[in-house]
Amino acid sequence: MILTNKFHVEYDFALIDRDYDIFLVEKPGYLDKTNILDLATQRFLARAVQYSFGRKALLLFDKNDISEKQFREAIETDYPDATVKKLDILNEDIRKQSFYYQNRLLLQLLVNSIRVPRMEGFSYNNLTGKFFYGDPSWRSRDRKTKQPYSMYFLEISFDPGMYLNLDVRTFRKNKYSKSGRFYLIDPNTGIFRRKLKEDNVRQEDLFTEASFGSSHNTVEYLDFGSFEDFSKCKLGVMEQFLQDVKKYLGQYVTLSAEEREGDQCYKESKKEKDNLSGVDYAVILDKLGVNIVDVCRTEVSERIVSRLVGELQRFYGITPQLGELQESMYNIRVIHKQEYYEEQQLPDPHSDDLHGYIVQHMTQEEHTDLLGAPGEKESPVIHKILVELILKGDVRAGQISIYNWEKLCANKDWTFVQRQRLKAPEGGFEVITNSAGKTTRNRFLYSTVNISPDGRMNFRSFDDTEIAADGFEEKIRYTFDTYEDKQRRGQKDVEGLVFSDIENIHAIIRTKEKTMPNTSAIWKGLKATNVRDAIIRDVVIGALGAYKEFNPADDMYADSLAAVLGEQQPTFTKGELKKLMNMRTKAGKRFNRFLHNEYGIWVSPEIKDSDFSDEYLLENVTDIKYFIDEDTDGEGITSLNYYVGPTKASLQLSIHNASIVRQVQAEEDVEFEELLPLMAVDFVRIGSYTVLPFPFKYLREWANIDCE
DNA sequence: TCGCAAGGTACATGGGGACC
DNA sequence: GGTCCCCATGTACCTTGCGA
Repeated sequence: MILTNKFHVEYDFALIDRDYDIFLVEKPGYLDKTNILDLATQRFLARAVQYSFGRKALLLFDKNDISEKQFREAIETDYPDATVKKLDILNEDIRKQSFYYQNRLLLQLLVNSIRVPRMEGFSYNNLTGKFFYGDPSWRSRDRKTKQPYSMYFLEISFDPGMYLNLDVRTFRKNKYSKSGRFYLIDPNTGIFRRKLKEDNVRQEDLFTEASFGSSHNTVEYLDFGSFEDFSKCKLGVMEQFLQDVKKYLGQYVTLSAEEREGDQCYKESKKEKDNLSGVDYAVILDKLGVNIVDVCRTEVSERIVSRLVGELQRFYGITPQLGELQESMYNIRVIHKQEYYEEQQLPDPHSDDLHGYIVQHMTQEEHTDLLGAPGEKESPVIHKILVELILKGDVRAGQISIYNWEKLCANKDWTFVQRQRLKAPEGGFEVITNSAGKTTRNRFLYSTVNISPDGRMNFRSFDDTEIAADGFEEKIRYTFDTYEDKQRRGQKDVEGLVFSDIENIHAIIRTKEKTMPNTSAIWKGLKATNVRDAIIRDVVIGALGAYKEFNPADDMYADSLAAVLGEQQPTFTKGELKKLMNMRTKAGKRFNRFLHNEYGIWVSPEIKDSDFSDEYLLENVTDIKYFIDEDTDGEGITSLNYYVGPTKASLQLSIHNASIVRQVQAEEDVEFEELLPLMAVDFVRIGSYTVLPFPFKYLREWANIDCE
């Protein structure tokens, strides 16, 4: 079962109507420009405001807390052109009109009303119709005045299609701008809110939505190192949020995450893997030989070169040659970064015509980590450079060598297509009607590669600034345009086309869907095993005695642990106990489970342990998995959906980014399963799988080298 | 070194107010 | 009432962080 951020909602409209009044505010012009929305919450004690943009907003009041008449009068005095209408939410037509698909805006309105007592350290904020969560540690304060000068929040929103998203929003003190939207920390309540007209605050004390310089604030997607870490990552905040929805809105709405059934894991045996991608890079590189060109000839570049030589010899058994560019070799060229040549006003080697050469550049400025001698393990950077060389050589030779394509058992040709937007001339391209019948100003450069069963690659490129040269071009352009057009409503992008039969072209589509583990199980597990919780020594020692009887095979473990514990203080923390128990050993795990089951003392949640994979569903964010959706977007189309996450083996205690679900649609039957092995390769992204079949990597290289 | 997701922002778009 | 210009907006594009 794969959980995703697509949610299903059930409403009890009668109960909502019993307890709340919902108003629709309309005003010509942008509501956001006025203070109407903020007045509602500040002066009239509205429970919540829901606003995205434009001229309409929704307001939530406690039932009969304020009569429709009273509220309307108050608003209309300030804004004569505004209208305030009470909505009859028991009327389905009105709901459809006001709340859209699945009553999304009603849900968001209710959500926006959630407030949590501030002492719980967890703070939600309904900021001009949007819903924010802020953690105290996400504020930077001035050292002297202790006043915040920059902070960020997670905006929690249900996007069209009911995808729950948590996005970082950064605010900072406004230093320069005089126009825009301004915010302040209310001096009385401490709440971060929009500036009202009557607020008399100096310009430089206000906040705007922007960051300092070009830095980005980020929040980890998943961090299960400890309960504290988890409660600060996106999925932890989401889990807390879902619990709060249950607690505060449980009688009105029920939320449940989409459960994608029939999930299949793409797994290849080690033998298959060796067969396909276990290619020896050194053997390939040795065929032409590696040549290092030092263009900089500085002290730094010389050290980088000697590191390269040492590393190549040590880990790959290759002795590179040093000298000038060689047409028949793999060249690594050490140069300065682009800015250097601009500043010095020197000709930039980046723009040298290297047609016919296999060259990989590296800049001395960006490789200060390669100044020392080779380490214990090979440098990922150098590894990547060698892989890039092989790929570039393959493109030039028109033959795949880094992968045993023949052993893929492909008895047919496959074609891969990508397209990039062409840079428009001054004034832009003129408006035309594309082959999907839509008007557009865009023009694209298409690159295609046809791979025959023996791994020969035939590249081709064309653009759509002119009439298609043949039926092939015409069909490709038409298919790309129509797929793209079809996905626009769902805000999905077409990333590429694949086909073995031009009558059955497949599109790979990036969706808004992201996979999740079972966050509530992780929350429970981490909370119950908080490393700071205190434990009484003698209870554990007693338990060890019982454990010896329960499982005599582990008596060595039990005895030595009891001896170590005997030297501890009478009480210590779960964190300390966990270290002593040594959770890497099987005996440690067995004792952990015994303590949990028999004594109700839970020391380690064992989130990564495969025995608990059904509980935590951590595998929903790792490796390659796919499922078939027979009714895609409710349109009766069958699609194959897959995602690629970090490999389970490489998983540490956190994952920075979500895994995005990609969807494969075809004109006829979907035959994409055969291509899944093309993503289980680690040469596109060192140490992890690639998100698109790897021939797209060749296409990118081809587009960079030969298409310019 | 690059791929990938996601944070941040420039800019085309179109409504509304100012001005005639 | 027509025209021009301003400005808020969402989106498309660009940049950063991170990992190996």
